Amino acid sequence: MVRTPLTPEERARGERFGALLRAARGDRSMVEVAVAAGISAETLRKIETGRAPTPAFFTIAALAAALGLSLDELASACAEAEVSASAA
Amino acid sequence: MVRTPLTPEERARGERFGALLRAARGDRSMVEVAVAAGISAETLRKIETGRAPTPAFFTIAALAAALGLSLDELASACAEAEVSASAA
DNA sequence: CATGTCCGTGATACTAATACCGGTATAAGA
DNA sequence: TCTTATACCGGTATTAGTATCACGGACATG
Repeated sequence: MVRTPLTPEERARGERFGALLRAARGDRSMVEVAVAAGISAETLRKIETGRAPTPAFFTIAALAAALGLSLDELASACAEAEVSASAA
Repeated sequence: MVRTPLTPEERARGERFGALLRAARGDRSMVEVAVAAGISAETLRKIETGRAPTPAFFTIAALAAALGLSLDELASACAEAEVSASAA
């Protein structure tokens, strides 16, 4: 095993992560946010739908900047959910 | 061209990013930090040396947590360097 | 009603991230 | 000197992120 396949937990985290981003996007369109972040709309869609559960750091950084989000808060939110999931 | 190859700017940013992480690591060993972050030492080394210029978000998040860094500060530092590079 | 546009989606192509292995260099210690 | 530990480096294998293409649905417009 040379590259650890994504665990179900990681995928679940990715879904929560995408849900957070989608919620933060609000009523803005995907393309608008994608353009603002400098990524393709398809990539944004994959991230939001959780099909890209572990996106690149700078992709998220650009996205967070476009959405006015804090990276620390994003990570914290996912970490908390992770802990909750582990605790549950 | 379906996936944009990393631009020299992105690679340079990756090197700066790695340098930041290395500086934050201080005198601690790679393996210690890697274990604390839950990643392999090789991956940490690649990130620090800039050979993995666009690491995954959660990889960086775990690393930042292990190093006691702020993701926003990290992103800001790289963004500033980016702007400076663009302005220069 | 037909058509064009926009948004979201699925499939596909290709590069990059991650992990493991072996080898090398350097410094510390026995 | 020899061993050990740390870090660096190259190669390899596999999975995953990202971008383009093509399609379907919704909506406005002619």
